[in-house]
Amino acid sequence: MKNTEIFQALSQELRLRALLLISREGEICVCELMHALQAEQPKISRHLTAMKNTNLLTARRQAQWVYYTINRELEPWQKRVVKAAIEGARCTPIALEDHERLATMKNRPVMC
Amino acid sequence: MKNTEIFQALSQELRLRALLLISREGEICVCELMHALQAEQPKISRHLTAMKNTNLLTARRQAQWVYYTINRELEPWQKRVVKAAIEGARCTPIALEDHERLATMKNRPVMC
DNA sequence: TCGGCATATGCATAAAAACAGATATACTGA
DNA sequence: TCAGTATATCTGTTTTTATGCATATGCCGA
Repeated sequence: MKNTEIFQALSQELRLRALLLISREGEICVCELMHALQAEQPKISRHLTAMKNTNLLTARRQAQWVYYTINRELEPWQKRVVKAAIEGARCTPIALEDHERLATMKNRPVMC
Repeated sequence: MKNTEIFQALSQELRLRALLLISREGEICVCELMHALQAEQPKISRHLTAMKNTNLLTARRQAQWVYYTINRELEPWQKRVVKAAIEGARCTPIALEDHERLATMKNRPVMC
């Protein structure tokens, strides 16, 4: 695993926005991200897959939903990168809007 | 300045290798990087310019040399990203070779 | 088993980034 | 002013990455 890959994976606005939401929620599914980020399903899915392929995220299926989480097995320096990235994304105007859209979303799937 | 840009700037092996050398040396010029990284001058120059354009690096001219430094005015979260990136690059085999080539370079320019 | 919802992937295209090689600019010392 | 060294930029090309749309897969409840 090249050490450039994590930076490659983080170099897209939509991915940083998704990452922030994931870190806030712990776990999140594609349809919630679609709603919060207002993007098409294949687009979301592709970006999540990209982050999963670099070990940034892990996924688990729960009924018909797939929940994504930040990978807890990252190397220490990678964890620090992710933490700082989230910090950097936290206070942007767009992040507040994303958060608001997620908070007011109807019929969010219930996980277990 | 988009907060994805720093990740974009770091998503190239040659840049991470250069960044590590810069952090070790404090300041470094293009010809030293050419020697240490064994790459063509325009290639080095373009990558350095890319990092300068995202505020990751600053440059100062000293006689005919241009010295690059890590920008001290980064936002706190960006500093943490850079620090972690350097940490991640530090112990790779290629980094050791780069360091060795720099250490044994003849006629390094003397700065002031 | 079927219809419907959630997610992933295939394919063609578009946009972005990196590259090599040539050339331009900047500075130095004679 | 000129030759030589150091660095930056231009141009055309190739490679990589993202995108949209269509379609496939997986899971659920009836």
